[in-house]
Amino acid sequence: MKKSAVIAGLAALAQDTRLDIFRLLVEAGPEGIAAGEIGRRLGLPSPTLSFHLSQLRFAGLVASRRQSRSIIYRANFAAMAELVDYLTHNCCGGRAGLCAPAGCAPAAEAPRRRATKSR
Amino acid sequence: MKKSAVIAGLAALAQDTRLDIFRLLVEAGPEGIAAGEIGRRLGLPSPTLSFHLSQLRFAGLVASRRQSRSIIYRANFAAMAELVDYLTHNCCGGRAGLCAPAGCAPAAEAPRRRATKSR
DNA sequence: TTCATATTTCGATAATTATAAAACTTTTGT
DNA sequence: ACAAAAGTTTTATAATTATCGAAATATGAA
Repeated sequence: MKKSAVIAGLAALAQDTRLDIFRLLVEAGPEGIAAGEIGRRLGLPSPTLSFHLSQLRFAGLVASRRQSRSIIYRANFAAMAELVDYLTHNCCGGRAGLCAPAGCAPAAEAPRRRATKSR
Repeated sequence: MKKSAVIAGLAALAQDTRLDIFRLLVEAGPEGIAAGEIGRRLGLPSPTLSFHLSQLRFAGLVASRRQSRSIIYRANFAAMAELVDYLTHNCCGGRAGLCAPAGCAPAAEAPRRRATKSR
């Protein structure tokens, strides 16, 4: 994965509204949801929504298709996987154990606790 | 992990120079490196470097300690792990397999709690 | 104390990003 | 053809972010 793509992906998700949009799309699954429905659920004016959707699409994190009058957006799970993969491999010092998601056995264990118990 | 912390972390890494800095620190390991050495290796003017380091620290992705005249920065691997964990669980639709890094067996699905179903 | 080194803070400027009203495009129903 | 519905584009504005020279701060050495 190219570094510029990583940065585009991170930047796309590093924003309140867009993270909400993306999580909604993730929850919606591969089917996706219409732009209007997203706007309705998150209470966004259409130009604002459109702006954020185009940012997410530019980053390659979502795809869209027209269906009648609506435009259906869906999360690009593969792209998201690549992003997580990049972070895991490039930002965790090869210490897979430290950054591996729970439920994933990277030989050496990292007992997942709710972090920051320390005062 | 709080959503605001996630956004801060993503935003911190979503920038060329900062991603370079962070990767350098990851490579350097828990020992860390002095600010000056980072600037030297990446060819950055000190105020620019200082600005980015403070962004990374604000996001909780790096920590620093003074050692004589130098200030040593190190990556916060635990914070990075939390970030990756959040992305894996909240942005991959629970499809651990889809986002799990290669070489990592998704076999045992972790009992996901705190999934925040709504919104 | 004075000097040199390592870094941060201040300040000014340029660049980018987020927001949303108004206008436009596409599609469908009548 | 006309109107309504669903989205996008245009445009303007406000807010945030990135960059660095100059000045300030802390530490160790002479």
